[in-house]
Amino acid sequence: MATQKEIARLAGVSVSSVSAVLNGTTHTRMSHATRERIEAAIAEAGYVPNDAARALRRQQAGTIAVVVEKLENPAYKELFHGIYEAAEERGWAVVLGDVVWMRSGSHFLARLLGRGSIDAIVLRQDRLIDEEVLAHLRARPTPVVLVERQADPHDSWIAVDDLAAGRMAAEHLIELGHRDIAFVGGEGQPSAARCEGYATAMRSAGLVSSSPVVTGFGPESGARGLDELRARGVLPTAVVVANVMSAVGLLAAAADAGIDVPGRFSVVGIHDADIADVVRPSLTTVKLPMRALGVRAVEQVSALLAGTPTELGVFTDPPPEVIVRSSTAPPE
Amino acid sequence: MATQKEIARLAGVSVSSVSAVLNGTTHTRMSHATRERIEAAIAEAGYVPNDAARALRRQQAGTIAVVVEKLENPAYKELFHGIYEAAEERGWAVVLGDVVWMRSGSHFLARLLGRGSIDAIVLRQDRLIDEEVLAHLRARPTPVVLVERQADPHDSWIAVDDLAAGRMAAEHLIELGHRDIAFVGGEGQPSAARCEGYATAMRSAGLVSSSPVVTGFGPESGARGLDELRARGVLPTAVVVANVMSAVGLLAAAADAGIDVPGRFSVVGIHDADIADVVRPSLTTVKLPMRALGVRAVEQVSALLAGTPTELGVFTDPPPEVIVRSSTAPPE
DNA sequence: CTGAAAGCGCTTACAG
DNA sequence: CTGAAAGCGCTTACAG
Repeated sequence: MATQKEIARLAGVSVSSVSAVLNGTTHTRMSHATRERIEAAIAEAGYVPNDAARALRRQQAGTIAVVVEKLENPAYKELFHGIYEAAEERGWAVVLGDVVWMRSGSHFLARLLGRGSIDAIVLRQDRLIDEEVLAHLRARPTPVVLVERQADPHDSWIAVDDLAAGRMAAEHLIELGHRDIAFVGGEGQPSAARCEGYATAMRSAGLVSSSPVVTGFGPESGARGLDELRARGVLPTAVVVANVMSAVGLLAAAADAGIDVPGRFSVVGIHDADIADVVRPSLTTVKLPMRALGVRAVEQVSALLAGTPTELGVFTDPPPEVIVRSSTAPPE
Repeated sequence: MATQKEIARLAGVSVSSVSAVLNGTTHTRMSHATRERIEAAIAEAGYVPNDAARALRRQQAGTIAVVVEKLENPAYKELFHGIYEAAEERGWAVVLGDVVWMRSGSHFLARLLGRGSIDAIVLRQDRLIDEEVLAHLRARPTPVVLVERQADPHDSWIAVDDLAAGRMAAEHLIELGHRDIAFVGGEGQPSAARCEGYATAMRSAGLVSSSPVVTGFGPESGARGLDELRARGVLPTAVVVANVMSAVGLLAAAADAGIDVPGRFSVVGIHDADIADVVRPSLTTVKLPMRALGVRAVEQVSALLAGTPTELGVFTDPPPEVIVRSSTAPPE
């Protein structure tokens, strides 16, 4: 409740001086005595800066929002961490939200669309977001960085190398000796790219890739994926699943159906998370560089805010990485 | 970038009128023609309100922050949802963050501690937060609601009935016929209350409760819990684990050790999450009313902000609920 | 029915 | 070395 004005009165100085000790950008050669008086007053009064006033005056809030689809997806843990670290380094606070909160009319959305409280948005969405909301977003001055492949040239996006991830997952299985390998994924972009990678690997090995099973992203999608695979006839000897949680769900469904993993059936999940280590059999995964993605996202935000051009698109530098656990083995 | 001033110029009216159509709180009997002209100008210019200016003027931001320990814990999914719904209903936007971001000196912390951009904080922490930060928090005017049992009478807190949850978990096992039941938990409050509940149930049944194994909250803690249990001598026939993810980890460790669950050993986890359904054997849990907790937290925030007294403490109304899955069975 | 003006709490040239 | 003043973009009594 104490304002700079009161601190000024308390210390017998002007607000300019108070602001100066708070920010250190002006009045740099202030007398030691004055500074001490001011600092004492600040401490005594328990002065807390008003971020709204500061944001209004500075024309920037110092906060970026990160909005993702399915906040509870454990694969985001590293992404958030990367974003947080990079943002702090550059002087921003990060706040999080879920895509489902971006309903038209919601206060959450209003805060994102409004100016003054959020400087930029990092958004990860698959297809859940409605087009109306996306259009709103595009129309606003607030920069938006999508961490996901996008077709629209107006969008600023970056993504991990999903194609390589799909390829590496399939290659791992091919190296083990599998020839009949399926792909289970969801709708939308990341899954499509991963599937393309899978198809590439199959082609290179002279194998035929079967048409992808499209389900979704949660555990239940994995179970449905297995159902569909079995409905198609003889179960392949291995599968690439576009998502960890789906892969875990598929593993459970296989156990329920009495299918021996990895003896009869090998499973690779794309994305990594603690859970992969905790299910039994533990899940072989292709780990995506999510932390690096977070860092790049923040760099992108920086660039957008500064008007500096930067490299958009897929980054391949920290490449995906196969983490072999117990859900894959040579075919019987 | 368009401001009300420009809209006013465009529509040939004063900013008061522009503000009036935006908020509807004043100039209620505006002529239809004027209103239409203003609305047209707003649409044409793509006017977006400046939340910082609004917050400064209104002396409230319309945003509450929710900060939890281990954002990736799937048990929070429902809590977040409850908070979001209740907050939206009351006109607030919600933003999320992780307790580890509350380091002294971080911009994230600055935003929480500062005034003007966050009206209140809902905080769930176990013991990760450092006391210095908590002291800061207590010293600020921003209301903080802790969703966790607290001893300090200065704190405003609410919590689910952890004691009942611990009791119900143990009772479920006792009903199945178990007599030798252990407890694995973490440090800190919620685990302690759950353990107390466990002990109560044991006592009521005339059984002796063994001293709790204290590990932590992640999957690895569950594994360590099992190790310690085995190190103590003959493995009990059942265990109550204070947290889902630990329980899942314990399940994995049991599988690795060749211990048959639930045949030789039954496991109940406290808290529920999708994952409980997806591991094999699926995990019997005591589901806590996390959504309701979220709603209460927001009510609490409301009350604090309004200065209205409300009921603090443990709420028992939607009680915890045992969800029987496949990790529990009668002892051999 | 509508507008002029004050003021929310800051930061930042500018003057002295 | 320090202060007076303008202004960021709103909202809200108040006057007419």
